[in-house]
Amino acid sequence: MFSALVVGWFDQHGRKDLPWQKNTTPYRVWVSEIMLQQTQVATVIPYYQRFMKTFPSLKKLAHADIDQVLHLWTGLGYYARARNLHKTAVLIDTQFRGRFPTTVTELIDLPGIGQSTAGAIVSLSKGDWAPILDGNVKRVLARVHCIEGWYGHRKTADQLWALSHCYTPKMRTAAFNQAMMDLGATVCTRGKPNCTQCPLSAVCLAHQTQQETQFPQPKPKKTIPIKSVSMLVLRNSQQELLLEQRPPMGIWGGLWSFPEFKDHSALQAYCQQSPILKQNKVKLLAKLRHTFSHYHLEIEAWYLDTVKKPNKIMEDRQLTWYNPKQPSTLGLPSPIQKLIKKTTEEI
DNA sequence: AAAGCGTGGTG
DNA sequence: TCACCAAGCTT
Repeated sequence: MFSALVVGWFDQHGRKDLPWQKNTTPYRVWVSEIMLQQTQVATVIPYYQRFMKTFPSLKKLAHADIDQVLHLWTGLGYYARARNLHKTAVLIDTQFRGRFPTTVTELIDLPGIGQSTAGAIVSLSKGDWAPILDGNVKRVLARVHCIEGWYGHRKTADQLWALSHCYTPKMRTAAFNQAMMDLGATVCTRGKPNCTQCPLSAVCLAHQTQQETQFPQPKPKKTIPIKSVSMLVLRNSQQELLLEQRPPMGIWGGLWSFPEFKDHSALQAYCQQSPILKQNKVKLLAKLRHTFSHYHLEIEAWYLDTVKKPNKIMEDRQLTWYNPKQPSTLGLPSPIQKLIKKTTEEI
């Protein structure tokens, strides 16, 4: 009954023309599911198109340079997704002889693939039975059954998984899963759910009691801290900018950024002790605030012209000259990309 | 369990 | 301007 309502709605109103809904190979579905983690469809589409054009097959991705993968991920965020995608491609290419695993059990052992992503890959690409539980499905199910609590809590998540497990039909699993996500994204939205268009309104407990927006219960809110950093924008006579590769772990892992100091005086001290930098004074290029999910970052960017490349700034960090006119294929954090643009326009 | 991990859109 | 949050996974 439940699934018939959902699948019936899908046949009439579901989305069937998204880029990853054509030629639904496990590889293509996998890439789309990773990009779609915590990221909306409209944001993903251009990234997905570029990615598939560059890496049309798992083999191509496995043989690619990680810098090129991160380059195509620039601006999309959660860069561990890109690193895991590449790592997994290499793993499948070498350990699985290029055969993409097609069971949930095998898939969840791979880096970056959890229960829901594994279920999506299996159902959407093979049509096999597997439940999913992404943000959309959580919202729909939490409303239909008035599930209390935030789904970051184990108990709440377990209840929702149990519901997804029960409702997911053996037949037309792919249509059902896709429909549940579409429903959450287009009808059962967070702020103003469009219950008149919903195939589940007759069986939805939240709707019957007019408590649609009471569910799901929001994440307990916390005030996030403010951190600050000073960045050194060094430019050589060919208008190239000095970038430093960030360590693999932590924020912006593996991406290229300007050399960082804890504040302006630490940056100043570095320049003073450097024979090739000490004659000139740094000038303020920009102050900007960048917000992550877990903290605000106040960035001061100071620029300086130099004739020579400093041999090192931080221990074990690669340095490279970046030419904005002929950009290299490497990953850049979003605010760094903005700062680079600013240098080409203003200095 | 709770925190780390991005970014752009929205009201 | 700012809080909130969207197709989660890892530690």
